[in-house]
Amino acid sequence: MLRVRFAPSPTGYLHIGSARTFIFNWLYARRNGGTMILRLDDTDVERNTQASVDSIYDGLNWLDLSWDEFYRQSDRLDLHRAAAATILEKGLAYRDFTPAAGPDAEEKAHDGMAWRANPGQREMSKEESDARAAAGEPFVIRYRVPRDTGRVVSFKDSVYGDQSKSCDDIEDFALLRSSGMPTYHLASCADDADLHISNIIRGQDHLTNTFKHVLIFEALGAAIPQFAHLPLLIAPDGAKLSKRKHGPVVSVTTYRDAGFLPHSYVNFLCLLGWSPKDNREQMTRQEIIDIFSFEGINRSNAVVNFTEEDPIDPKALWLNGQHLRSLPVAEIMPAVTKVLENAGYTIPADAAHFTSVVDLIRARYTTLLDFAGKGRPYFSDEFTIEPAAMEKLDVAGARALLAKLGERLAADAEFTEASVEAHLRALATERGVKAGVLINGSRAALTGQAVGPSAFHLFTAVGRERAIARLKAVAQ
RNA sequence: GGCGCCAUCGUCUAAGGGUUAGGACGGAGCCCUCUCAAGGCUCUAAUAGGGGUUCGAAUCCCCUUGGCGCUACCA
Repeated sequence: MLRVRFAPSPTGYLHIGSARTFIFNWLYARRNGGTMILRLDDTDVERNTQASVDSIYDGLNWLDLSWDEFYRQSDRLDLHRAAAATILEKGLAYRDFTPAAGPDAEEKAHDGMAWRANPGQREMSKEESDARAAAGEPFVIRYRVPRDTGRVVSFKDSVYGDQSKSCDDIEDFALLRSSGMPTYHLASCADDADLHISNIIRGQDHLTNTFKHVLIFEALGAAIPQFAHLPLLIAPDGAKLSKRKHGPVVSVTTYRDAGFLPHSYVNFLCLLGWSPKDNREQMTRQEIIDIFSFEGINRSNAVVNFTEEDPIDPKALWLNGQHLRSLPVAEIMPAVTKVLENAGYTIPADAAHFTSVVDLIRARYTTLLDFAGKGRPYFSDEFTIEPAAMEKLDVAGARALLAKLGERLAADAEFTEASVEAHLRALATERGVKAGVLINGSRAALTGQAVGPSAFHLFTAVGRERAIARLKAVAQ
């Protein structure tokens, strides 16, 4: 039974690296008929926030990602403590009564020799340890890593291959804090064992932690899951992506708010550190599920390409544009509608016409936000005439010609691309001007923009009444 | 400091002993064209450095360099 989990600690916003980890887990589960589990690793009481939990849900929901089972570690503390007790009883762990050193005491590791254990604790007799514990003295439970036995911990990572590390290089890590709360290592492994997680897919920053985890699984008498570590997402400066240092680029909601299609953004994230190896880039979700495997995962970190001027990876933008223009138009209508509503537009009553307008303009847009921005003249009568468009209107005689065209269109009951084109070309010929003057002038009059779709398509997109009114308006 | 991992165009990546080292984004240009996109075509740009092994190395081995991670009673 294939079971995978995504286990974020709710201490910040949903990070794009975390989202990608979820996606790879999800892909693996969906590809192989497994179960996807969402588990909140919230043992760090000090740093957990509800806002962070909400942000994780928001982000995952937006990305249209789902899970089959849900747990929170804070509900499972008894299990963790029992696991610690089991390991202690087996003699594979011991109590350490040394007061907490804190993060600033890192010097101990810099004296040439790595820190492995606090003096006098590991060797303490069971009697003394029990007595001091019974007397209420605070302690932390540490794993008793085998010493001088030549023991080497090994496992085979699905991405990084065979891994091994000498126990002499593993310190006696903590399992249970003096507060009685489990550490990440213990809680994570105890839960993974209890939930029968078969594959652990997570960031490469956990690669070296895995040796400790193998030790814990063994001590628990649990089956050791198959591990797969993912290369990390880093910033152009080579540093780990961080909210503090790199700002909103690390947050999933940034891309939602920037007008990305969720499936397109997932597509982009997948391409960071994974490749289908056949040069495909734009893929539907189903295509990715069908082709996903660990074979395609890289071992080197991937840079999310952004600068202060362009805070969004250009490739993500390009991919979004690809999805935007190639998806069946009906699929993007809900998202487009939402963006327009949020921007305060009245949604056209004629759904078929609305869809055709979206279809007409979408090839020129890269994000959903463009529909509300550049798309304004298509959905509202209040738009300004851009300078470049003004130039087209200021061509000698253009305004009068446009007004005349408006009159002729008003006099003709037929209003199709063909009929409009016929009127426009006839007028141009009649007055001895190039059709371009009227064509470009029409675009400028109808949309206030010098660039856009074919002018003739524009007439029907804007609609008969509006088109005539806009032609008339520029004459004044 | 110790231990571990990683190293192909600016970025994402393909090639895993034999290729003019391929594709994509970005940038530049051409074509198409009523404009702008889209699309098509062309150009730009890479095997970190040094040693081996081999007829032949981006690919295997070693060293160096650089980057990242872990080294907390964070996760």
